[in-house]
Amino acid sequence: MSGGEFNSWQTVQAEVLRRINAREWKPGDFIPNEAELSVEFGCARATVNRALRNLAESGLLDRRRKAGTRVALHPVRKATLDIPVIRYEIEGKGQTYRHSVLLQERLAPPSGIRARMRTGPGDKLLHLVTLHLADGKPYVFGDRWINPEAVPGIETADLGAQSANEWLVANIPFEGGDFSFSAMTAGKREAEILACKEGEGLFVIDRSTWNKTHIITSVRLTFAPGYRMHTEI
Amino acid sequence: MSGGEFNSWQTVQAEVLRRINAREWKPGDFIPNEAELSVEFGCARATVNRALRNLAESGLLDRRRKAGTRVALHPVRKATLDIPVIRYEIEGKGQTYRHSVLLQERLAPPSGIRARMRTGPGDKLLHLVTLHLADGKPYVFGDRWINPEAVPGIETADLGAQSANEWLVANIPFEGGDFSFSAMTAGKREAEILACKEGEGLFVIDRSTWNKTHIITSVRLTFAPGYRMHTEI
DNA sequence: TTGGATTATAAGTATATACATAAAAACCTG
DNA sequence: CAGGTTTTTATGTATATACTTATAATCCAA
Repeated sequence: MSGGEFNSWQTVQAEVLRRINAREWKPGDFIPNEAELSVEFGCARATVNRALRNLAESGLLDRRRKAGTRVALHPVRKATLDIPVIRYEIEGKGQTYRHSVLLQERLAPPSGIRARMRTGPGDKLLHLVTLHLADGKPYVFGDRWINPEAVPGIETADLGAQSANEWLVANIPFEGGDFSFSAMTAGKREAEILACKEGEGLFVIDRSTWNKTHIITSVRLTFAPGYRMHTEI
Repeated sequence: MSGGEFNSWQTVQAEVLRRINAREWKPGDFIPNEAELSVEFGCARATVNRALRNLAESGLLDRRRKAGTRVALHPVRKATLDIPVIRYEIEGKGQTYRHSVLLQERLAPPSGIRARMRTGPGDKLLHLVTLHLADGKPYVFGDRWINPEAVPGIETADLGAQSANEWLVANIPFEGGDFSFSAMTAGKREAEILACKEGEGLFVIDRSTWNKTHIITSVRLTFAPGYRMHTEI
């Protein structure tokens, strides 16, 4: 650093961002390469690299070897959202957490679940329906299928003491998961379990998690009315 | 790891992950510091740094200067979700996109919006209700408030040609945003606009975006029944 | 014992250098 | 000119070194 200015990858990032926002570099444009920018900013190429890499990760730049770096055409904003363990979510609000197992059985799942879990036609899975309560009031219930092959020890676990989710998080490492968020209309069953009216709109999370070899579990969480999931950019 | 194996930050990351999953390093445990790990893995400290930083970003490690690095106690899984521009979302499914402005007015907002937008009591905002259609069928409608002070040029923009969201994305840089996801029950108004039944559960996104000086816009998107938002870890 | 200054430490960052790798571009060759 | 080969190039990564910064831990004095 010669001039005396302070340069950091964050400074570079901020300046690149400014130029994108100011439309000096427009969507689709190639921007100067790392070497050129490092000269312009009077810093090392590694510093520029870090800044551009970061912007690329957050979706504002597209980078490809040899091709170069360009401003993303459709800047997809990416938000990171935390997937909470329900217990901590409730306790985090200062409410007391309780849960109860409504159903625990071992049977061959319906075809939709079987397809999602990629299990054989006759394979039995562990089926659990659990209600989670905040200050004694229904908060969310989970309808969960677990592949016992992927989860050694689940048969002997006391899922009354620790919820299936917590037990799994604590005991079974997973590599990936997919989530989908949607809304449903409360039917008779949901209304009963969640103590709400039939016909109310309910927030739903469907989640599957897997490791290298198996799909571990697939769960649908149906939240009581009023639930909101929140995130910031 | 001493011989001549190939080391990269990803290798280091994978090994650290393995140890966490194998419970060699348990939640809450401090792990060796960067210098020690770099000796163990036979690589530079910068390489270890990159690996650990990455794991910290994804929520599996907690790092603090001087204190060290520990395995996160409650490993909050973070998913990144793309915030799509509705038009691209629809066109991406191979459907044709159309939108129509149902209402455009300039008035002082109700108190809830005023609080959210942090505007003065008498300030008028631009209020827009827009319906977005996929293959001619209602897909989502947006109830949007725009702060004209934050958005020079909005008064003269032709929001019939380009939706407000697209116009804003293209013309007004923003720095942050917050999102919340929830479900609601379709009332008369929603049922009419979205051509669905009263009482159906609808997926809702509330979003505000801001820049340094202003809250630019605040919008509620109410999706037609069946909408799902999807993400992977 | 408290509370403020000092010190030691681990992460955070910057840099020059070197090499790896993907892929666009240029170059052949039939 | 098509199809394959080589070259070039921008990003990607690794490393040694050096300095910065937050902060836990320690020390010391009131």
